[in-house]
Amino acid sequence: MGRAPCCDKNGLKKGPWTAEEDQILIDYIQKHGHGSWRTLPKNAGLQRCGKSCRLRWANYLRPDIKRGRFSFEEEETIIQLHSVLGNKWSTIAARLPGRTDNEIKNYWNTHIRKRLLKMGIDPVTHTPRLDLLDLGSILRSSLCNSSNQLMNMSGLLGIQSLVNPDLMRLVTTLLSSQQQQQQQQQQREIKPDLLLQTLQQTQLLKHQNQNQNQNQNQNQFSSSFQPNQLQCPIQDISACTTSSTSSPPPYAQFLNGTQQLQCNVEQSNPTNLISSQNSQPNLWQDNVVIPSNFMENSVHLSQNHGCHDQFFVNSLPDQNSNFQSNDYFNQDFGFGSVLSTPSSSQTPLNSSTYMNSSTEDERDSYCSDLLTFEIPDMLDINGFM
DNA sequence: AACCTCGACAACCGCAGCCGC
DNA sequence: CGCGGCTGCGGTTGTCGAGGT
Repeated sequence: MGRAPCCDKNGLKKGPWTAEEDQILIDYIQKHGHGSWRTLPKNAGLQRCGKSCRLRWANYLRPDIKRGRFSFEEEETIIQLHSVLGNKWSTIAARLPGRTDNEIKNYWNTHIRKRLLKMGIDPVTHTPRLDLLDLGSILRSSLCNSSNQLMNMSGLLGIQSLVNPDLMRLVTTLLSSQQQQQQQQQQREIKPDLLLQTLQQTQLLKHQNQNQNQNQNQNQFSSSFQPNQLQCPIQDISACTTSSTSSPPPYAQFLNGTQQLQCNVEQSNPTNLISSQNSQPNLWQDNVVIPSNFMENSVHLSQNHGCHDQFFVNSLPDQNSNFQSNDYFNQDFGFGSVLSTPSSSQTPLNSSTYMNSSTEDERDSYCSDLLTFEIPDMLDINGFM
């Protein structure tokens, strides 16, 4: 494993460690302690630099290192801590006995990060990557006929900061037009090809938008949908409050009938959920105040009709919480406070459920519930992965 | 069977912070 | 206070091996 031995530098060996070297290092440290890493290799008779010795000891030879597969609990903890700490691998490792920062980092990059990306979650910010959504697909497949519903959605999910305002304007414009079209159809009892019309309208509206931009004239659409108006008013969200067993809220249509959005956030300001595009992992958290009762007043996008189309809004973990707990979901932070879905709530969100899972599929499956944000199949984001 | 692709992971590299002089 | 050495951290690289074609 690792790199092949490369040329010596100052007579010092590099590359993978041999069993003999390992034994020398272990013996020396057991007898003398590591002391000064710089002088250790010389004293131990190793043709290695101190840095290499330290790394080998810290990441591989240390007796308290736990080898082997990460348990689901560990995986949970990593995700939780990363959502709070970002890439502070050493700090995360301090919370995971027997695991090294390097090991956690590698595991994150090779497993968790990819899984998050697959689910449409930005592994840096832990927020949905709605900037990657193919809004055209949404339009074409959506039965939504209300632009306000999209506004509710965007405000609720805080995507206005992620979506190009012009594109959002175009979307809402189109949805409004589509609504009018449908009303006209109902009146006339005509059933034209909506898809074709939608596509044609898209092109038409694009031209309109371009012309409007060129002329710097605001028509009814652009003036109606200024970016700063994309945020969802609290009352709008409260209007869509439903129980987990009630009928889908109006904007569920936006999800093509396969998804329901359940929200119960009267007491939580949805604008707080807006994530920053800033790549700093904790910035949005620093700027966001999640009510302590967010657990109860959480935003749900439920799984429905057998689809795995779930949205998730993560609340801010309580940094004072004991991350070593075996029962994250009873705690008031992180994914434990994340909004569950009706389907997931029917299945106990107990970390032990999959504790013995040994396959990636099972982990993926459980993470789908845990992370609760998957990009619908209709949203083609594979090209971004 | 040969080749290719990709996941996994050990190890390296560069930088920043700490600390002693 | 400035400088230099040491340590630790995070990002990245390079190789191996398994699976697919």
